[in-house]
Amino acid sequence: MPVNSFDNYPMSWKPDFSRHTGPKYLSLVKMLEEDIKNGTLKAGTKLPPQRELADYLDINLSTVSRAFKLCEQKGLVCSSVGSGTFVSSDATAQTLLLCEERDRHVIEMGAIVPFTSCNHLVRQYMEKLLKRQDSLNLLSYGIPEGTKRHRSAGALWLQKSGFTADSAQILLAAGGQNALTASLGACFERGDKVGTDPLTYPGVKSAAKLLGIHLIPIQTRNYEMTEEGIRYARQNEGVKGLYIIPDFHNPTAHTMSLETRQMIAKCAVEMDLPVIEDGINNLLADAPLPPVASFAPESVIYLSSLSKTVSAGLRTAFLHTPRRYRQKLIAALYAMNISVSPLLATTAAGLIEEEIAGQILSERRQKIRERNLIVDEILKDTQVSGTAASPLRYIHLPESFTGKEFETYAEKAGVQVYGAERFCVGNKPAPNAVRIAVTTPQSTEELAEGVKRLHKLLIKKRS
Amino acid sequence: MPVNSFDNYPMSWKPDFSRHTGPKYLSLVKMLEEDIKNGTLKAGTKLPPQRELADYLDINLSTVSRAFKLCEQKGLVCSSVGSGTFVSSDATAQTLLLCEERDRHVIEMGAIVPFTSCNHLVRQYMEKLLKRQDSLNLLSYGIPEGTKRHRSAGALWLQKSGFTADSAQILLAAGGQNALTASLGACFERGDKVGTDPLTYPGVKSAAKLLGIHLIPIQTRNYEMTEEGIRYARQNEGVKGLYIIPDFHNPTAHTMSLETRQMIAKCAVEMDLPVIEDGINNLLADAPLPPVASFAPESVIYLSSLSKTVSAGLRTAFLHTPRRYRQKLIAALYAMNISVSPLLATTAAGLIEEEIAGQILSERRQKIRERNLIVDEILKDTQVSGTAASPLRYIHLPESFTGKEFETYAEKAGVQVYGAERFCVGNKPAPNAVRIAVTTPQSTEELAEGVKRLHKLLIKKRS
DNA sequence: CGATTTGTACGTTCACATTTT
DNA sequence: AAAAATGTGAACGTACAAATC
Repeated sequence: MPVNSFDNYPMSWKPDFSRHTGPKYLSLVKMLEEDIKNGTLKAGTKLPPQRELADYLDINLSTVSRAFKLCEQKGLVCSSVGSGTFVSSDATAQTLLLCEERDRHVIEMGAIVPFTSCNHLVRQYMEKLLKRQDSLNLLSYGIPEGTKRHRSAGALWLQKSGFTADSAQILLAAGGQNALTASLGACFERGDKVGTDPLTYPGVKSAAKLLGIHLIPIQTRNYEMTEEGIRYARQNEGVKGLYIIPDFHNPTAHTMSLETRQMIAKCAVEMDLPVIEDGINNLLADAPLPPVASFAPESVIYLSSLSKTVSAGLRTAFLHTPRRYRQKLIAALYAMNISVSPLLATTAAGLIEEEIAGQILSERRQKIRERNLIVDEILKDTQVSGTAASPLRYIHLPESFTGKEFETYAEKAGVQVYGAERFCVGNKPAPNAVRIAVTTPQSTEELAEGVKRLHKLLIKKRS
Repeated sequence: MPVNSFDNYPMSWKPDFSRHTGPKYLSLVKMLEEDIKNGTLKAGTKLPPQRELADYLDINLSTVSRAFKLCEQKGLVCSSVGSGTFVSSDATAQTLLLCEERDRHVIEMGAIVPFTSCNHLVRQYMEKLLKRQDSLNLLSYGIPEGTKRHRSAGALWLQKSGFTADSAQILLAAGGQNALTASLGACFERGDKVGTDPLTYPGVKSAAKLLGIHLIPIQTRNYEMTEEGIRYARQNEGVKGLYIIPDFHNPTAHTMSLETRQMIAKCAVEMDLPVIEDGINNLLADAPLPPVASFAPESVIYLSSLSKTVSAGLRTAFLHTPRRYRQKLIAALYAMNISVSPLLATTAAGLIEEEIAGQILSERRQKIRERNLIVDEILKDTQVSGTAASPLRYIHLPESFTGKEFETYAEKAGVQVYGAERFCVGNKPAPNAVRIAVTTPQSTEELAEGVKRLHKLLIKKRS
């Protein structure tokens, strides 16, 4: 028994340890888990220091430590030396994003759904392809290595970004998410830490969760990772690699400067940090900046999905991989897929070779630009990040609004947006902001209507 | 320093501990890893008992224990109480299977490649589909939940197996492997143990490796898991679930009896063991036995890929999921894919609705049957498992031949087959056997030629 | 800057369960 | 059936490192 009575001690969590059987540390984990899930412990709550808890429960410090460690692995808490252990903000939040049923009355500006407008060109090409004699092979198995033709098309595609790639280093995946998950699986082990922006694409959160990889926010300045931040994370937090979205970053819509791209490439090489670069939006820029991968092709896995740029239905992504990760990447892609669809991959390749993909791309760019004009006009008195070429925009909210709150108000007004909380990594509170998808509404009218409703909410609150 | 000199002590492994810095247990892991990879320690070698090693290195028992534990997690070694710790057979073996480049001079009977013969029907249907006005949507995003139509088609498809399924419990995946990996990810956590047959589909090994799940062989009798085996594994080895292939099991070609199906269903329910049932070959049987899932639909995830039965290029699999795993499964599928191709899924649905899939299926069954007649004729004096409906056969080798050896000899004779070692789970030595794929050779002539060459090898050895 | 708070890491002890002999 | 061999797991104590005050 503890010498002192702790009944009056100010402790944020007082688990009842008496009735539990079995290993102490597991009981502790279980209680913590329950109390977080049933709401007794809210996100952000500071737990008692390990020593105090150990003292209170009359067990050894290391036993508490072990329990907390396990909880951290489960993503329930997050601790840092000096300041203590806190209940994770992610703990209760769902990682899913896109899978909500569409409500007809709501203008969808949350999920990013690419245009379908140019799909007739894709269809047309596919029909042509199917008519060919040898098309029956397109309905057989395919492999992540792709055929020579697929790989060359991939290289041609990356060339558009100013990245002269070796086609022998290209692989195919069944879409960007597939490529991302495989890349994480290939570069990292369970329990490894990977640095990301403090806000990032939720898909990487899902993938990391599935694979048991922890995401750590890297310090940023003006929405770009800093060299000190990367060095610090590497040395002090044991971060093993990075995930970055240099172009029209999700959700902040920021495009990374050339200097930072080179800095990250340099860091990757020097510190031997594998970097996964999500080039999903690269080609949406009018003059795409060169990928980080182009400065460090043997340290960076470059992902280029065609969903946003050509057609979501093609389910094809190209990966450019450092040679040392090639085998592992192939293994990971196999483990998730065995086969990519040769029909879709070949269609993608054909569209690229015949420059139809380029046409579609420019039409899409044009459309995005038109839509952003509308957004900028309506929100001209509001702080909105992202240029006219961006497929998504990031609205900074007044102090008094959290992203989540605004999301709720917007929903009541019939507009779906996503609050910054959905993109948050680690434990820091999310900024007051929401992301809007410019490409998702069915028409420019719908877009305008949606943005107007958002504007009204913003004005109302301000006054 | 140890009191005695161990220089003459019979120890199978004498790591040089002197020059290493840092944590002792990590040094040990590193040395073990190196010695296994560079061949100093061969697969199956018994390592010294933890106590002796500890004594020899003059460190604590638990330190060795911890190091060994870590190595086990990495799949390097495998230990069992009483008998000791052994170098894993998997340790150096590659988990990959299908990704080897095809050699033109070799008759491929290793990898299982489904027929392409009926693909014209698939193509025809797809062309029809693309001509429709609303086909542009087929090139947009799709979701794992599928549309109502996709799900109903899935239910109709499962009905063919005698499994009356609720379409609300059906999900879609981008192929069988995709479905399998997602299922493992949804049901289990990193470090969990899952029971399989002692020989099993290598794809499940890749997936498990990616997710950090350990596969444990379950005791079998006549190629079927026994109830005692399952109970034992559950209670004494902490096995959390099962993976089974009841129909034309890979690689043994065995089809599970009705009694065992019911037994497994009963076990699943009673012991609360999630079961992943791979129904990939179910419909290839002339009179398919009911899936285990039909006896325990709330405990079994049933996977039905169309690759083997309709067309590999469709990249579509249906999953029937217990309600309690539905959300997790959706999350896992999202994390790997975000989207299934609506074009391919809708084609699959259409083929099922219009019974074209059924036609293709019977034609494929017929073809397999014809091919097996050839195999049986040539190998009539050999012990070969599998019936005439089986897409793969399992050849029992003479005592003196290991599967691996035979594989090498066969390759020299210009035939690729897969030795039982490739399918092995855990540490027990693989039986002397090889698997041959009946469907893979381009023609019946090529098949006959391949089997004849194998026969010659078998005869030669016997005499 | 130095002291304090706080979490982290490693090695150790001991009790135990299972398998083999 | 008993004894020995062998791996497993929990809890502990100590030293340390980072963050905060």
